[in-house]
Amino acid sequence: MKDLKKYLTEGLLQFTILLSLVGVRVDLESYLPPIREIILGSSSAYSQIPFHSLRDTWEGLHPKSPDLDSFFTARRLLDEVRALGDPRIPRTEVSAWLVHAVSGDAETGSVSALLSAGTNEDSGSSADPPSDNEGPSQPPARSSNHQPSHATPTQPHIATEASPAEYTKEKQEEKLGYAADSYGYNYLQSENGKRAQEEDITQQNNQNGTIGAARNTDSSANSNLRSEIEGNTTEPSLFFEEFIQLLAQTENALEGTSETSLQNTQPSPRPGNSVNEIWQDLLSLPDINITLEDIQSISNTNNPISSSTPYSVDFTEAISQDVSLQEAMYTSSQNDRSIGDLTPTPESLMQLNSSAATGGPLSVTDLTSLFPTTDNCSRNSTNQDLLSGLDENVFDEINLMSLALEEGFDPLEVSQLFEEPDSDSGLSLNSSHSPASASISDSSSVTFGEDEGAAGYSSDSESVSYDGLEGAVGGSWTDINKFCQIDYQDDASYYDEVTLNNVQHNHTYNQMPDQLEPSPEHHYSWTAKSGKLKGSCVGGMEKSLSRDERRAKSLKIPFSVDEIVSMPVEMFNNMLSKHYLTETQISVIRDIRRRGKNKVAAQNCRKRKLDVILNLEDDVNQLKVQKEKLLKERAQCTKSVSHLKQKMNDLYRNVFSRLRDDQGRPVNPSQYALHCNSDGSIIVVPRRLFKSEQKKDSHKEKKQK
DNA sequence: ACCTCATGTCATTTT
DNA sequence: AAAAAATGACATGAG
Repeated sequence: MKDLKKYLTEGLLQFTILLSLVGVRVDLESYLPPIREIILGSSSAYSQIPFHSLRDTWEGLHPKSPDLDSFFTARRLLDEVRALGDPRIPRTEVSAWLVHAVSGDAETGSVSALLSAGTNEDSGSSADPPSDNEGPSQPPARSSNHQPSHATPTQPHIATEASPAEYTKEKQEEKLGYAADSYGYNYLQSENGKRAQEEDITQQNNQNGTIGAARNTDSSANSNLRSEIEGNTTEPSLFFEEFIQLLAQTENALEGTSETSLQNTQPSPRPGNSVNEIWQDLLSLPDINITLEDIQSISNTNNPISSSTPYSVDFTEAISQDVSLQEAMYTSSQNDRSIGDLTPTPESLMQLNSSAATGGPLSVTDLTSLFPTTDNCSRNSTNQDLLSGLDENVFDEINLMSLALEEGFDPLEVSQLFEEPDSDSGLSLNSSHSPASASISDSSSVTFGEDEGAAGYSSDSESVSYDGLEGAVGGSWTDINKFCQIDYQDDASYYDEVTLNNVQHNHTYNQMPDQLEPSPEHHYSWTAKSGKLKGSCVGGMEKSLSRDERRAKSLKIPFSVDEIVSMPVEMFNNMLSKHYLTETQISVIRDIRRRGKNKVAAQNCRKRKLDVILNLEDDVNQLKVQKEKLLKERAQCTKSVSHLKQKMNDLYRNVFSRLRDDQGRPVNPSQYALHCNSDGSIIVVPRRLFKSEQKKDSHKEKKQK
C-alpha cells in the first residue's frame, strides 16, 4: 500500500511534469501531500536539505521513521478524533466519595451521605471535585501504559470504558508513541496530544486512587441506615470494625503505593539583453580580450588542435571533448525561456570582469551567480531551467576557459604529480611535498592556513602538499588572488546556502533556508567586501576554503564541492562516467562527496541527538511535576481518611450510646459490634460471633485461593 | 592550563 | 549485496 501510494504520487508528479511541458497546467495540490512530505519522502532530496532547516516547521518526524505513511494516516485520524471534541473525564469515585464525606456539615448528614454513597456517587463524582485536586494538569511524556479500567458500577460509563473516540485516540497515541520511542523522538507531542495524555494520566491516577475505595462503596451500595436493629445474623458481610480497618488499609495503601510509584517514578532579474549579448559584452571588455589573447597563446603552445584556428572556433572544438557539468546534468533540451530577461548587474559584471582579468577560471557556478534566485525550494530547478536554457556552447566555452585559464592544465600530468596511493588522500599526501615547491608552499601555506576543525588527519601537511602543487603548476600570488576570486565567486553563487551551511562553518543551525537566502543586500555585501578581501585574502578568503575545496581546485576538478556533494546519485555517477577524469580526480571527487554527505549526516545526527536529550529533559520535568502532584494528592487523601476515621469512631460511639438491649440496658461496645448486611441493613452482632465469622471468612478465602 | 562546545572526519553499523 | 544514511568515537580549534 505504501509502495502503491508512492508509485501513484510519483507517477502523478511525472505526469504533471509532462503535461506542464506540453503547456497544460495541472493543479496537484489537492492530490498530493504537502511538498515537505514529498521532499522528505525522497532520501536524496532530504540529504540535500539540512535537517535543522526543517526544525521549526516540521516538528521532527525522523526521516528514519519506519513508516511515514502511517504517520500521516495517524495524524489525519488524530485530527479527526480531536475534531470530535474532548470527552469529559469525570473525577474518580474516591474523590467524590471523600468529598461527600468531608463536605457534610452536620455529623449525621455526613454519615448519611457516607452510608448512602452508592446512591449519590454519580452526581458527586463529576460535580464536586476536591478543592485541592485541580484536575488533569501535568502529563508525563509517555503514557502508553493504559491500565484496565477499574470500573465501578456507579462510575459513569464514559469513565469506565473508553469511548470509540477515546479508544481511537489512545491507539493513535500508542502508535505515535511507538514511532517516537523507536528513535528516541517525541516530536508528536502536539498540544492536543499532550491533552490526550493528560487525560490518560488523570484517568490512570484516578483509577489508582479508586482501587482502595471501590470495595467499600461496592459493598455499601444501596445501603441505608435503618433504625431497626436485629439481634442475630448469619449473613457474612461488613462490620464497622472491618470498615475502619479498611479505612486504615486504604490509608496505608495510599501511602505505600504513592511511595513506590513515585520512586519509580539575489538580485532580481532585469529585463534586457539575452545571455548571448551579455556574453558578447563580456568578451568585448578589454580585460577579457587580453585574457583571451593569453588563452590563445596558451592554446598555441599547449594545444596543437586549436593552435591554427581563431579562439572562438578553438573553444567550440576543444570543448567538444571537454567537461561540461551542465551537459552532464541537464542534457535534456529545453526551451530557452527566461534567458532573455537576464541582465548582469554591476556586481556580477564586476565578478566576471575581475575573474577574467586575473585569469581565474570562470566556472559555470560563477556564471550562475549572475542569475537571480527566488527561493530555496525552487532554487535548483530555477537554475536548472536557466542553465539548461543557455546554449550549451556557452558552458562549453566557459568550461574551456575554466580549464585553459589554468595555464596548461593537463589532467594526466596533475594525476602523476598527485599520485595518491590511498583514496583517502588526507592521510597520505605528506609524501608529495617536494622541496622544489617549498618556497612557494611556504607562502601559500600561509595563504591556505587551516581553518578546519578536524585537522587530525594531517590537514596541514596536506595543505602544504597541495599548495606545493600550486607552485608546481605555476602557482603564484597571482594564483592566490585568483583563488580569492574563485572563492568569492563561489560564495556568491547559487550554492550559497549549502556553502554557508556546510563549508563556511556558518553556525546557523536553526535558521531556516530562506533565512540563509542570499538577499540582494547580502550579495552586495559580498561584493562590497571583495575590495577589502582582496587585500587580505591571503589570510581571509583563502582561509574560508575548506580542505576539499582546496583539493578540488588543486586537482582542477571542474565541479564545485557543493555540486559534487549535492547532486543526485545518478547524476553523480553519470558525471563520473561521462567526463574525462583521472583516477585521482575521481577518487578525490568520491572522497569529497562522501565527506560532504557524511558532514550533513553528522549534523543531522547531532541535531537528533540534541532533540532526544531535550525531550528526555522534558520528560524528567514533567515527571517531577507529576510526582509533586501525586504527593499532594496522597497527603490530601491521607488527611481525608483520618478525618473519616475520626467521624466513624464518633458515629460508632454515638450509635452504641443509644442502643439498648432487651432489658433496656446500654449495649457494651466491647461486647457487640455493628454489622452492615449486603442488603443495607445494620445489625448488632456479639463480638465473639464477629470473630468466628472472620475466621470462617479467612478460611474460605484460603480455600478459594 | 583546562574545560566546554561545535565541527569535521573516519570506521562501523544500520537501513 | 550494494549503496546510502546513521552513529559512535576521535581530534581539533575557538571561546
